[in-house]
Amino acid sequence: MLSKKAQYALKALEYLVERQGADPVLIRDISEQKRIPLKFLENILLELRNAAILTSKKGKGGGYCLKNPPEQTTLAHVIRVIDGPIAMLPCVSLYFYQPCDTCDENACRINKLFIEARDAVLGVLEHKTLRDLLPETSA
Amino acid sequence: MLSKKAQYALKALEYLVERQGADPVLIRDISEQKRIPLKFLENILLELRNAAILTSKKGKGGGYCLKNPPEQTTLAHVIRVIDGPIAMLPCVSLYFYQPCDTCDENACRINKLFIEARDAVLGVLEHKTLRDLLPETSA
DNA sequence: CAATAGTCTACCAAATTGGTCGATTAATAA
DNA sequence: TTATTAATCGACCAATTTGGTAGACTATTG
Repeated sequence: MLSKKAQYALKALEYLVERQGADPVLIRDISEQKRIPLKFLENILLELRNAAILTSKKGKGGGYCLKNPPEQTTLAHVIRVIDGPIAMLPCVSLYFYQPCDTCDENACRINKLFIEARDAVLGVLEHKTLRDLLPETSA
Repeated sequence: MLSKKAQYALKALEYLVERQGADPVLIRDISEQKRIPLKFLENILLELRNAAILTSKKGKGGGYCLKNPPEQTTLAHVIRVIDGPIAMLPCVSLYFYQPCDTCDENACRINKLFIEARDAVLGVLEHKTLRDLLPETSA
């Protein structure tokens, strides 16, 4: 399961993508509309900003915006930034790979099966973007 | 990611399926061959037994065996028994469903996307079984 | 300079993870 | 029937992660 943090991140991004192009959005706004604890949301938005998914502006008229056009940010990327690996085993992760200490990966059946599972889920998450969080009409 | 527990469970099952039909297998055997901490493995095997994936026998000549033919136990089932939900969000889980408190699931784009992701991964894990843990020849 | 709004550092409680320990019970064999 | 074998059960534990909170600080605008 995704952590609460990642779930909040997705909701916050959903809110931001709907307001894309408009004025910067206040943390407090997102917090209230999406029912996300304010201070926790601060941390989350900061992480998304450090990952270059969002930009921010301080002071009056400040707030958060998407950094790039929504179709350029994949859900896979967002999840990796907040929660880390998407794969179910370290030895099949593309971005967080760690070798298996007990088995030969070339021969390991478990390895092969979970590569299949990984590719199946990435087939979705690498191709869905923030744009897919918008309602139908906005295509 | 799967927990260590689930990873160990898969390795233990791999060992057991290879010895399917033979005498019951000792916990100690599995522990040594698959490098799984003995007492931790005890817990894991017990859970698999309580889930009717394994059977056990006490005393001399005792040990653990698969309860059913290997093709009857899916990887999805094993994972759910040990780790719980496979879905990435509570509101898209089939066996551990919990409603979303902030959004209308019929309209929620996030919900729809993660149903797609869930179905993609289940497309693999519901159809792969313990038999698929055997080397090629044993089909 | 005051008000606004994000940034940063630090901290915290509770739950989960990844185990361990020791006693008990069941089955078998001598 | 007693010793041995091997799974079972309940309790416990340290370390890490999760899901936050508090408060001081910095940058921007008017």
